[in-house]
Amino acid sequence: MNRTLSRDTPTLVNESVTLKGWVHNRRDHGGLIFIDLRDHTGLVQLVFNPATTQDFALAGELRDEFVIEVNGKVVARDETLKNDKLPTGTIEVVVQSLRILNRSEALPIQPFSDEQQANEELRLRYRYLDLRREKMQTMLKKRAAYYKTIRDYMEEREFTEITTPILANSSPEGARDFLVPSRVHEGKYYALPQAPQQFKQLLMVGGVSRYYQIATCFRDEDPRADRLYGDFYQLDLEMAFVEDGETVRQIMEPLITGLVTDFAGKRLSQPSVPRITYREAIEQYGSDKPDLRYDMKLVDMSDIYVNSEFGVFKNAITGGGLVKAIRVQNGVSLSRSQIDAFTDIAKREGAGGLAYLMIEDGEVKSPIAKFMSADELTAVRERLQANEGDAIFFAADTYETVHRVLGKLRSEFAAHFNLANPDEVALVWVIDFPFYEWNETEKRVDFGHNPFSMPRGGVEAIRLAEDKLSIVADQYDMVMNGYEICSGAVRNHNPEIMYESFAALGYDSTYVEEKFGAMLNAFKFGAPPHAGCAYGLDRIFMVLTDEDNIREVVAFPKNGSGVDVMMNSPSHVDPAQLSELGGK
RNA sequence: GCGCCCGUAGUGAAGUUGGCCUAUCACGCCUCCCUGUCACGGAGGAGAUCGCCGGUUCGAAUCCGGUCGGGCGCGCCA
Repeated sequence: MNRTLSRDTPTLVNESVTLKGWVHNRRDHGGLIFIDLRDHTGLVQLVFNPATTQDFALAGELRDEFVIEVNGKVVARDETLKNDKLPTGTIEVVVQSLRILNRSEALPIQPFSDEQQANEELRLRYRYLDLRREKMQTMLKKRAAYYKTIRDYMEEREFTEITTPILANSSPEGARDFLVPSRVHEGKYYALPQAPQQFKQLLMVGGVSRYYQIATCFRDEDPRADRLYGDFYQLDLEMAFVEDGETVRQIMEPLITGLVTDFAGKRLSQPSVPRITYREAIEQYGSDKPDLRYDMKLVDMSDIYVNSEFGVFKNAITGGGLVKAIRVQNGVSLSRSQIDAFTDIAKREGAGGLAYLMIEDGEVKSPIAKFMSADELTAVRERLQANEGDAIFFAADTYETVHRVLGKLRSEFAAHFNLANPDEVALVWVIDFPFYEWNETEKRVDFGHNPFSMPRGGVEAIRLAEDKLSIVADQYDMVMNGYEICSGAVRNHNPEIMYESFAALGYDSTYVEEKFGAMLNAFKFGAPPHAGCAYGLDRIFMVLTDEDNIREVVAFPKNGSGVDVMMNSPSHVDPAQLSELGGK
């Protein structure tokens, strides 16, 4: 019977065992050979001795990563020979016979070396070797446990797991699709779903009360450190007869807080997850996905400077903008060149420059202090409760620019001063996203998140709104340490509102019927109100396991160019295959 | 598509104010020695036209231009 190495062998002293595994390391003393044998449970030392091992010469041929089977006897080591660095260090296996199951060439990377981890491209090219590392093995097992926790949670709450098609339809809004040509229907295409959005809404019409799925989603957009290229996984869910997003939030919140505390062993910054509106998020943190592990709020100073002598600030306010500031504790420690670097960041975000005050030796030191009155300086300090050693950074510009600049600086300062505790997780629900948004590239009003949300106030809200951009949707994101991990909404289940929401953007009913025919049809036949959301599972797992690159938590990720360097995909295909599809 | 950074033996690094570079070190690999190692040890050896192309120069791993590949960010991601 085959035994696992780390788990079984220590319990089998003086017994004969058959072991299989990889040669992890060899120490050849000529007349005596030690092999560390490795399997998925760990290592055990094999001893090859001419006196006890048949065909001892074969052991001399062993090299790293050979796959072998040995028969031998587990023996307790003498006290002086024990190795307390190894869980199996109190025993060893005296080998009687050896069988080489497979040989290995010298490895192109050294996966087991901590000092010289190969660059990521090589690790991905030889991912099957990289996966032999203990860290990656642990990740894979932990990820399976993560999925089980999630499934158990959903099942307990009577969600039904339903899979939806991978060959689906191109969706008009949103990310770039992956297209799949149809062989049977020449000239027509399937698209891989960016999310099972429409299918899950149709399941609601189909009488499913609560649906969930660990869904594969496909998007052809450039990746980031926290965003995979191509395919990724979402916990997708939807609930019928729900008209308020708060219901969804309350059902799902304990899953995430439980994953943080019980699964990842981390501490929640706040025991209950706060709700802030999109508007509050922008105005207080300069971001719709703020990291709430640290405070550093954006504070409005416009009333202080509206009549100021300092033209830069005053003009921003009288021009319709505003002046805001953040307090950076211990900011006086920043060097001139560091401040220059932060100034460059501010400029990249659209600021004209970066004004600041340093509170040092009981006085305010700053290149701009001389333009400000004593009252102004006092008022600013008091409002920010700025103390000795603090620095105050300003932005004076339009509403959008001020919040974008200070929001960026807020996270940059936090990174510089290590304000985010890595053992802590801050969750927040950002609610009430705008239904429409201004699309600067195309100079027109567009859907904010997606066209499937229910505007607050229903069809009247769209018809009566003087400013379309003021319409709010019952739409919400969950944010974890500054990462968007969930997005959801109360859906629009009413065809009339659907037509109206598109009409407000200038689309006629024909357009809507063409793009969303299936949904519109279905909604005619007694569609229940429904709401739901989708969690980005790879990204959550990344945060829970302290990784800062999402590819570290995926077995076979594609690289930043969308290439699988191990499988060499994408690749050319046989012309015969193409001609079957009607291609050239 | 744009910006910033990176590219030196199989791997990880050093060298990058031009010449002490006939490119250094460690790990790995090969040969030989070694019966208690566990980062085994010892002796020896192979292995790099410094991503590629072009330019400047008496002279380029080093400077310049281009190009390819990679990372991060922006755009994009309903």
